[in-house]
Amino acid sequence: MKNISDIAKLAGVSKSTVSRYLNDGSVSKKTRLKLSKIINEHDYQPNQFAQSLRATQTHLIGAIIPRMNSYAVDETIKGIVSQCHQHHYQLLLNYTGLQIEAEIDAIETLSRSKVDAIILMATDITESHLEVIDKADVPIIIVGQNYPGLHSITHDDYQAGLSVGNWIGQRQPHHVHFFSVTENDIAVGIHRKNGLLDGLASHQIKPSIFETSFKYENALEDVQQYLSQIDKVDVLVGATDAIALAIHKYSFNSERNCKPTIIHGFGGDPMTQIVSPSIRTIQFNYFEAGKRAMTEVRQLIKNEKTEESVVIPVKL
Amino acid sequence: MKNISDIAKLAGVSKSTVSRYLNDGSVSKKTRLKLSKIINEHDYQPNQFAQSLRATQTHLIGAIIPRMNSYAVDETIKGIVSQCHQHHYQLLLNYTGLQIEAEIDAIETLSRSKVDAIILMATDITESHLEVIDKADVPIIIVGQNYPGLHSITHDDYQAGLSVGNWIGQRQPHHVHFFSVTENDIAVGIHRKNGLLDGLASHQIKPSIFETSFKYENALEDVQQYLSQIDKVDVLVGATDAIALAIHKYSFNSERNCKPTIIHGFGGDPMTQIVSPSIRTIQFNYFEAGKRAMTEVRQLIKNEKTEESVVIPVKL
DNA sequence: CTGTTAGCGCATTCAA
DNA sequence: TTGAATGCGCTAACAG
Repeated sequence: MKNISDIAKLAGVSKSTVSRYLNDGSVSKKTRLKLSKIINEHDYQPNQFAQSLRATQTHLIGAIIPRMNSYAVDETIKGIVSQCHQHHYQLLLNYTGLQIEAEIDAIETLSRSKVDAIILMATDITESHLEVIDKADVPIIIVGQNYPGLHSITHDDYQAGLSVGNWIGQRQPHHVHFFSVTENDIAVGIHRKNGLLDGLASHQIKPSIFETSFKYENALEDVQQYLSQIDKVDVLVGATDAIALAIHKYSFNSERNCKPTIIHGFGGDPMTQIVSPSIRTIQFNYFEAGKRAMTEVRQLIKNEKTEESVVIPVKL
Repeated sequence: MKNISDIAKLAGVSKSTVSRYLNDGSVSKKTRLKLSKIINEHDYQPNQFAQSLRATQTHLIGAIIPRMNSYAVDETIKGIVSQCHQHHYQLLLNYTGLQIEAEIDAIETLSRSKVDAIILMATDITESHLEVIDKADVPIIIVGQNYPGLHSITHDDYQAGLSVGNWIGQRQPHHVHFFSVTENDIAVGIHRKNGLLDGLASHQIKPSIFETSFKYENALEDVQQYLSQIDKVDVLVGATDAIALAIHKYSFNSERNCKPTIIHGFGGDPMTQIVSPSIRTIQFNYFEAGKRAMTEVRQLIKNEKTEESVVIPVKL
């Protein structure tokens, strides 16, 4: 692989001229043309490591994702990527497979890799998270959860819940059951639930609530166990689309004859439209959240102050 | 951030001793203890860029993925990640959103980033691919497709097709329809199809074949148009699980009364089990393919010769 | 507009 | 076992 000196020699100029040509551009037309030609001929590419070694910026953004085959993650990353392209950042993806420890590791590794910033799509912020985040002297932004003292992008879960609650309430159902998740997850387990309850309450409806898991398989078991004891259902709501899909699976099982008129989820996962009958869901602006994460990140890199917590409105 | 000289000074030794401590280890016990302590105290981490600048290896593997919310991609990446961890490689993921041009770009960017190797999960190898691959002096391995002259990991699509064909044949169905894809995709469009046809043929069954798209939305339209003209269906086969899901969606639409007894897909996507009635599918060893890709890659990096084309057997 | 020089942080000679 | 010196490829002062 050729380096800058080779090009300089070939062009009969000094390294600095080549460097200047590559960066500022304060170079005479003649040499510019000459260099342009030579660089193309040899398709020379400056060595990123040498560049990064000198510069403080690496133009690398690290993103930590808990899983991959998820509509939410996919859309968010798309949003991030779109901005990366535009601003010439490279995205360094780090996949954790939903394991907390891997998340911590990833933060360390990425900050060692001198990424300019880290975008963390976390499910849950633990003590260990805070420790590493504190140590790593890299701007970090959390997407999907917020935490006092950390920069974050979240969706308006309360609003989403409220909207769904109202929509359901208007239909005057008698038997509403809500499958929620742990309150450890502030966004989903608390805000979303509260929104839903308030929405329903404004129509004098009080659903029964049952707590289950984020994981489809576990949710399926729970739903099965719970619903087998219930004989009247009008509306079944899952706190996430995955849970709604589990509800659907059990409800439209051939053995089961008490079927709900409506199943509702949260998230806008296309899968809700693939099953029959389809599941009603509410769209979050994942793509927008990804884009916004990048603009925040760029602010942070430039050391400009930004709002600590950004809330993305839901699609209504 | 501290650097190697800082540590050296603090320990009262020279930089080279610190470096040696970090690498070989030919250091006296005394200084080793001293260094160990100091390095921990200041949680010093050697600068990766400086290391990479000197070394030829960067311990970076680039992976190019066409999309994210896909079971196949997810599982394959899991396999890759598992090996990366074990051998201390960092994975640099590059997401292309199914766009050929982005794929080409990614290859260039990654080779500029001096990754030690590239794993490409391609859908289709075009002329442009070959050009960049040729130029980039980085070992590249293709997962999911093979191409003469390129290293690749593929699944045994013919075997999968054959197995499915036999399974279906044993049930002696009368009306079998197969929704295939373009023959540009050698693996799916040709091998998988041929396997299926041969398997069915051994039971004297000749299905009608219709070519559709990989994309769910397009497949749904095609399926709709095609099936609306057909009044007898026993078994409907999609060349991929996504296509099978489209078939399912249309077939179990309430308006439709001619329903198939079996829908069959390829890939083992969990979604096939979530819909009701569930879709039969066949598992590919995606995880294994990912792992294998890494072992091949490591061979290539070491410049050891490997088989050009590795075929992963399907799960039967 | 251009060249010389120095240094980013590290690993590796070569002597001691 | 240790230290001094050198260079990986690049950019930024500085001087011309």
